[in-house]
Amino acid sequence: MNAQRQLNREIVISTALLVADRDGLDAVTIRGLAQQRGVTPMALYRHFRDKEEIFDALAEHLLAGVRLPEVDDRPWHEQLADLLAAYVGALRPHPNLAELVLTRMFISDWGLAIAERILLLLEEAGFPMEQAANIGIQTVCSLVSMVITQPGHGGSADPEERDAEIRAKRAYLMSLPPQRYPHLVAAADPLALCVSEDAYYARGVALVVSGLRTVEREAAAAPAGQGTAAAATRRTR
Amino acid sequence: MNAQRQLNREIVISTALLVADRDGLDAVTIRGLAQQRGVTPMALYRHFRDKEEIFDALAEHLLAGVRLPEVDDRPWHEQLADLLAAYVGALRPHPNLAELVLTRMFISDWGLAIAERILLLLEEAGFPMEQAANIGIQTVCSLVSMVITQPGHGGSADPEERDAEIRAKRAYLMSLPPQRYPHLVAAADPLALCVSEDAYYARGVALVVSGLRTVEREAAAAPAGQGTAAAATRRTR
DNA sequence: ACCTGAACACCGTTCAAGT
DNA sequence: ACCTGAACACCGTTCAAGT
Repeated sequence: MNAQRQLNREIVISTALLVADRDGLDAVTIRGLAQQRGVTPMALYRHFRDKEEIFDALAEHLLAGVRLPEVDDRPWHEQLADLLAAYVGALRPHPNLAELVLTRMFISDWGLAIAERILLLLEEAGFPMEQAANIGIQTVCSLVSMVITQPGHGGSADPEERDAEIRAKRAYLMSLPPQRYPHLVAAADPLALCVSEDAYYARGVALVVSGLRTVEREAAAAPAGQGTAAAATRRTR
Repeated sequence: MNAQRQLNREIVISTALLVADRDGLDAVTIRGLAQQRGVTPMALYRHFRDKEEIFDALAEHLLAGVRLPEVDDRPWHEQLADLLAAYVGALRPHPNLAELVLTRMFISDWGLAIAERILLLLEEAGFPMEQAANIGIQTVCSLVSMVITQPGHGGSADPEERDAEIRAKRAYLMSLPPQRYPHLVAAADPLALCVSEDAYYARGVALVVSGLRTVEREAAAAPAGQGTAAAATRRTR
């Protein structure tokens, strides 16, 4: 039987994407993917070194969906807001996979290009390099984690089961003692289900951009070669 | 042989904490925990319904470490900054476990008390309920994800291996084509290793508080019973 | 080059049984 | 009440072999 050329990286990844979207990341197993392609588990090892490499490729696939806007003359914060919106837009359709990106921000040329652009814009915003690095990571992570924890996304894609989860969570919050947790009881609805996904993510981008515009810029580090003792210590640590 | 009373929830959790800190969350297995306590895997099922319940208890344990400051007369943003710093302070010692909190923010009385306080302060800040709910989630997630992705924390607690990971990541970033990724090359150092952990987290809190102080407040929703058509649609969706 | 088969060292969990 | 023993249905991965 001709059992060759049934598989390639793309096929495996699109299968994994389907499974993860439907049943969560834990449901992505090498044996399961193989079975779904009518192939032996070992066949996957011809295309991926191990499971980690499949996850890497999935993260890469997500990041590849980020439309990186062209650099233009608008103020840095408008360009950054567009970029962040595009970032969120790429992850939103795959909430079960978003966590992969959290620890793989610098994967592939495209991931690097996105990170490079963010640092460029933060430099334009007046942040010294080290602060820009820290704050840039947080900015992206903050949006990624919004996708991971999006209210009303329990993990299962089945609409019926999803609805049950939402109702259960809302009921739980509404059943709390109102004198002790008045705000949680009052906010049970938006905490359980994301009244508007668009608004949820728009608020996320607005919050972080607003913070970047107003947070204090730190003093730039001393230039290399003339560093203070403290800077030198930091550098060699 | 008297094999009773060797185990309880606390013992299991502290063992799991040790294992996760040392070898990561994947190393926390029921069989492994049992072996480390000199007990059969099945013994754990007398104290936890399943593995999920162990993870829940771990998240609970982390949140229990958050010192919730007393309400006082200072402006909301100062009180919130203190609370967020305390939150980060509780997670920082356990970066391998931080991700558990991301999806378990409302676990246990203490987690609820923290969430309640955040909503209280955001209300004081002038946010209408729905916006406060969305933005409050993001605020916490943003800090939790900073711990998860803290530069220079690869997963292994072994200092030698950790150092090797850091050097590898820095070398990778520095080896990139500088004309294409000038900022990434220049920022290789702070991207790879967190020059100062304290500064890293202080910047995180400062960024999000700064954003909360300056981001636009939305119009409050129409009171119940007199909602606009749009609001009614949203409510029943 | 690409896939198969058998095997190894693991998992979480159930069920029935011991004390 | 608390722990054990055996078993089931899974994992990822290695090694040798087929075509």
